[in-house]
Amino acid sequence: MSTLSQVTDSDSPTRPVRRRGGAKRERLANAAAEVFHRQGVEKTTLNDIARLADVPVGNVYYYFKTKDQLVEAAVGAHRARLAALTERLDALPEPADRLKALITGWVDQRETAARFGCPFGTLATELDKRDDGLDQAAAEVMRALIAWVSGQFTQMGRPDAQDLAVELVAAYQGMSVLTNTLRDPGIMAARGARLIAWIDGLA
Amino acid sequence: MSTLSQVTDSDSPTRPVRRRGGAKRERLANAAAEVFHRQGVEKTTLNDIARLADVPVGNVYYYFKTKDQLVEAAVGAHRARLAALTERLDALPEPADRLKALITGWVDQRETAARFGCPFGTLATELDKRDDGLDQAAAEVMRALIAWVSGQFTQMGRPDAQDLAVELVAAYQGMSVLTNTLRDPGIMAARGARLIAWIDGLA
Amino acid sequence: MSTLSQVTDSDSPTRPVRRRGGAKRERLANAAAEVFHRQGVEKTTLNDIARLADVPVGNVYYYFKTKDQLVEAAVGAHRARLAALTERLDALPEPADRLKALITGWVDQRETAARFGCPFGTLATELDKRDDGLDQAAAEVMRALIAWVSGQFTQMGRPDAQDLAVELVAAYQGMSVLTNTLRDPGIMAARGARLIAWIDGLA
Amino acid sequence: MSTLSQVTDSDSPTRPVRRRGGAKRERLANAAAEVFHRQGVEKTTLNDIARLADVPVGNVYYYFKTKDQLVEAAVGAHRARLAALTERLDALPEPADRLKALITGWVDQRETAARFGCPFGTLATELDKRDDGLDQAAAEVMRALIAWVSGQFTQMGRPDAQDLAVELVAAYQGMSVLTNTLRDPGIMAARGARLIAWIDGLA
DNA sequence: CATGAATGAGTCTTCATTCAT
DNA sequence: GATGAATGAAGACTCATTCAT
Repeated sequence: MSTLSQVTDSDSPTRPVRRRGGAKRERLANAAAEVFHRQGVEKTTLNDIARLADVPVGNVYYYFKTKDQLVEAAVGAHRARLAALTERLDALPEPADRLKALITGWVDQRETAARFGCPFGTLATELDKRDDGLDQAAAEVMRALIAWVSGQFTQMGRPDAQDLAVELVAAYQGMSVLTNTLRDPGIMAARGARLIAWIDGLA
Repeated sequence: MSTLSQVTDSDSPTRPVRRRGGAKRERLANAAAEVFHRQGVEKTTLNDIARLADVPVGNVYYYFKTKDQLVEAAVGAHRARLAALTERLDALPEPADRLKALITGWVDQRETAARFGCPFGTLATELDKRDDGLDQAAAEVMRALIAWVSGQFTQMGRPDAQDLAVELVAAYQGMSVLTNTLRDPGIMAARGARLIAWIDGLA
Repeated sequence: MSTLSQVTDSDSPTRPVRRRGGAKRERLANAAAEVFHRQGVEKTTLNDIARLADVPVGNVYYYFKTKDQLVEAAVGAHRARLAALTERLDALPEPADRLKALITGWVDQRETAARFGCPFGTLATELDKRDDGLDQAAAEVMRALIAWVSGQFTQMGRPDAQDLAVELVAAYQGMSVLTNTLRDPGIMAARGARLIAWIDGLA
Repeated sequence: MSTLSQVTDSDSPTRPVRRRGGAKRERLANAAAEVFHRQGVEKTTLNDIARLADVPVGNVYYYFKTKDQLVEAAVGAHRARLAALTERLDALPEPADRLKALITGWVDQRETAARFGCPFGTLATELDKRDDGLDQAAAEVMRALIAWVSGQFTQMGRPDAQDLAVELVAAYQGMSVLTNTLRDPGIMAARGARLIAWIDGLA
């Protein structure tokens, strides 16, 4: 997920006043999500994030009291991206097409996945080693994805929608792990094709 | 993988002199693998490992010059466990049974997977964020697993053995991620059952 | 060299805002140079330097990322002192007098030399055991000194100015080593007198 | 000094019993002197010395209770080399020739001096930063050299023999420092030639 | 005497976090 | 609100020294 992240940097220059704070906060959250994806949470320093967001380090603390809050914000960024993505997909008339577009989006990101894995899955995996609430936040996002997928299957008339949704998402996470570990985007391409065929078979 | 790790600590008490060095080294490698699984590599202190292995910190460096070497050793421990596991499974007469036993082993570890994910998959995921050779070491182990699975499918007469193997392993990694993130061992149980049925369908 | 180091700590109290950063950085560099002189680079702890500069250890790294950078800065401090010294000497009308003043300055520091050797020579000697670039930095300063001395001889009309310069500097380094090893400032006094007579003979 | 170190490894195989300890002890002392020359005392590990002397680390402590004792032994090795050297030079009939041979020996080692400085001078310089007795031991060796040189000048009928001796040794130390710092063996060649001419002028 | 292994104190270095302007 | 600088608590790593065989 978090693919199709053509999240246009929506700072429309026309928007007049609105405290810049919001923009900076968001910039930091997005920077965090990105660096976490590339380096992992633990390896990432506040400086890394600040630099990417082009915000002086000392200033970060005006927006986030702790590093954990930045992690939370990064998870939030993923949630937002997922919401934006599903909203876009919902525009398609057929639920099967929506799922296939979802998968296609993932496959399109296979080069990134080969290098750094699924942007959200690897984050969730890292957070799962902890027992603060952060893992719960990640779980929520994962559940949201499954729920949306499940909704599509329901619309397709499948009574076992929830099961199928878990299967689909698990398949994506699994191919991401292998693609990443073996550094082979071909795996994601091949597995993605199978998944699409599988959807077609169900429709 | 790395499940079914009933690797009996084979220090037969009869073995008389034999320098203890090897044993300690192995103890450290296993301790490292275990703590890495629970806490992740980055969060893990040399002290954590030393404590679990019951070795004074300073002494760790007699066996491993750097933390990275401990990571390498942990990967090696996973490789060794996998080898031990497949060797045991090879004792079964039918390749399909071997695969089903493999899956069953995974499912048996579902509680652990729910808490900490796949012991090897999460390690590989974390190492993939780096670009030293460590990620390659992890890739090797993953390939070894796929190769063994593929071998079983070949013996079952499947010409698409390699594809099926990737599918099986990806499925395992995927269900591990979801089981872990959602903290729900039920997912692994359900998905495992499906996988077994799938094997049966192929045979 | 590095004698006549009456480098007045030029923090004119009138200077109003100006970021203190530069001052602290310089304080650290000077502290490093001094402690290196007394204890040698290897025996010197970052704590030693920090304590002398009255800076908390952790803060040292805000200015210098590694201990090596502090060594570099110390060499830089020597370069600066040398520059300040020669600039002062250049005020004298006669080149021969400049050289004699240089020597006199060295002799004035003979007690220190007896205890710790030449502040810069011993540093260069220690750095020469390494093969990172630090030894080159030291070489530069040594060359600068020789060049300045050579310039004086040239002004005195000596065609063999460079040779004489090497002779003079080597003589200083040699007497420093003996003065230091034998813990006898008298050596430097006696040898210095000879050098001055030698200069007079050349003029 | 310490040049002309053709100290034949005098383990005449005919020497019958004599505990081997002596040989090992000497090997360690020589190894220490050599590594100290290359790396400096502080940078040198007991392991470095043990490895070069081909003695297991643990065994070093049978011969030397502390690292400092090894330093002492290294100084002793220098003293012994100096004694061997002067004994050999004493075979020459003319004192002036002895001094010239001494200088020639130094010049012959100029490549080493360019890389690591005078084997003994740099050691003395490093030890001078300490205030345990080690610096005194080094001073003794330096004094022995000066005394021998002074003796030659006395035999040449010079009443200022001691002064000349200090001048000669200081000149050697000085050219060593410059040769080393500037990494230029040519300096030692040129300065050595001058020294020899100086001796000739005195004779 | 020999030797691999053990020990623990100490050093450099990193960083999240806070503070003073 | 913004920002460079400050701080201190770790953590990785080294090594002289000691011990058990």
